[in-house]
Amino acid sequence: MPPRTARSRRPRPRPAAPAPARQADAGSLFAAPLRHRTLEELAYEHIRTALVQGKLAPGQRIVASAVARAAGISRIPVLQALRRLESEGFVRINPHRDVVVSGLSREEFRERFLLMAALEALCLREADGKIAPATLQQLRALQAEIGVARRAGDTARAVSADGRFHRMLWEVSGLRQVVQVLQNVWDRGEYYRVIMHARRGSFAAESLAEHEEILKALEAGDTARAARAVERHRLRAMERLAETT
Amino acid sequence: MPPRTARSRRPRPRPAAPAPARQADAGSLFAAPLRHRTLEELAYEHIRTALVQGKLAPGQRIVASAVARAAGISRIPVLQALRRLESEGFVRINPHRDVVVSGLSREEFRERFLLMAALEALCLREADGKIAPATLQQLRALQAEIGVARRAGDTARAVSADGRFHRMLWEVSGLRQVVQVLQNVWDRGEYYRVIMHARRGSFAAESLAEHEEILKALEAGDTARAARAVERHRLRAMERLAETT
DNA sequence: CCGGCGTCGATTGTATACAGCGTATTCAAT
DNA sequence: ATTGAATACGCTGTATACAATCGACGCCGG
Repeated sequence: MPPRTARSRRPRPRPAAPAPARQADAGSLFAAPLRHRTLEELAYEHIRTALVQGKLAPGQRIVASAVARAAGISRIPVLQALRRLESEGFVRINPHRDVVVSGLSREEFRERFLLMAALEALCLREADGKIAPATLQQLRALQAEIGVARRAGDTARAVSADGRFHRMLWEVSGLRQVVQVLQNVWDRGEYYRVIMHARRGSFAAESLAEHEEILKALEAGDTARAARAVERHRLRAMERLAETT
Repeated sequence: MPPRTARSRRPRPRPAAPAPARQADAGSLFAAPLRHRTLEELAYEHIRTALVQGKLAPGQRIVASAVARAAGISRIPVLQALRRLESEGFVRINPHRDVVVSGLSREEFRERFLLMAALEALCLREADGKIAPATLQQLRALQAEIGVARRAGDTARAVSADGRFHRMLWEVSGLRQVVQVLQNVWDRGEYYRVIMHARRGSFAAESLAEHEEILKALEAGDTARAARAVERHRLRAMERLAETT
């Protein structure tokens, strides 16, 4: 059932590539295609943010019509956003019944840590020769920020900086799709991360030491060692979480 | 708009339900919750199948209204399906303009092989102690099927069996979410896999030898070695693809 | 007390209608 | 000839309306 749209009179010659760069060097501005912002996208981001921030707890219901009414839009874009969130694993849609926020079982949790360990290590192995001095500086700054926030008892800020630290680690690899997977896995765990830190009351000191290992390896230009270090870091984080629960 | 509850009291006509299986001993059947099948799901599977099988080539347009008309449904479920396919990377939605089938750049391709290598290796490492003799037999059978199909010149069948071989490798790990990621990555590459094999006319002989390595390691119970072997296999497959292109 | 049965209300699923955007075409102005 | 505005058309985006389904409640007869 190929969509044969042979009924249009004029064959619209669609350029294979968007061909944004005309002649002038407008390339650097508008690197992104400058897409239109649809209500569906807004709804998606709205709900996703709420999910990641833990404002919607696992098991809780999401009523499309209520969301739509609150946002002043119709249900259609909300439903579409929910479909996308379902395919990302954030919610579960029970047809004709309801939409509930997905949780993670103990097993799924463990699996996610394994996944992240493997992918973070891949990122660092692939980062060989791509690490700019400025990046190292930024990583150092983030590491310092975590330390400061931790000592100040500002757990939320420490967690936030930790997230930025890791994202930066991923991104030096230049592996965009891997980063996207990692980001998604990370975000789905965010709820539990917040819970855990609230429960133990502080950001783990061991975590800082492990970051230090990674940084040292990177500064020495030894990405293989850094990869092993980040893998250990992730697996230990898993154990820490397990014992907190 | 408050929900008007002036629900008319029409006696619903009840138009002859699809007559589900009569009340038999439905205990063991229907172990799965038997979710309702929505049009959106059907549309999703329909389009996804067409994409994976290469009936829709990258760059080609997908017109929601045409698909809907062909399927005899409205555009809404089709649009929802397309949203899901977009979040999985299969298509790209240009708001108010069109929906096009996504391709993969050379870089993205390479990245996907790295991703698969890392995850397949993870699966095999995690498979330690979970490999039933029956599984090994099935793997052997698939390996044999690939060989037979290859010698018979039935490339399509060899490719299909190769896919089943790998999926089985993944599944012994029991890591469902990782398997899902792998499946998605694999499926998105299916189009190119078909193209490549059509171009070179046969299934690679080296691939069989590399499978053999994996199998030998598994039969010896050495999952670590199997993990290394599958990683090599994947990276060599990447090189083979590169030189074919 | 209890189990079947019908109804109701809540919620999602889908069709239809229309609005809005993007692109090509046309045509006037420079 | 090139540029710019106006227009037409195809497509997607969204609102509204209605249908289908599920779960709960209550009625009723045992």
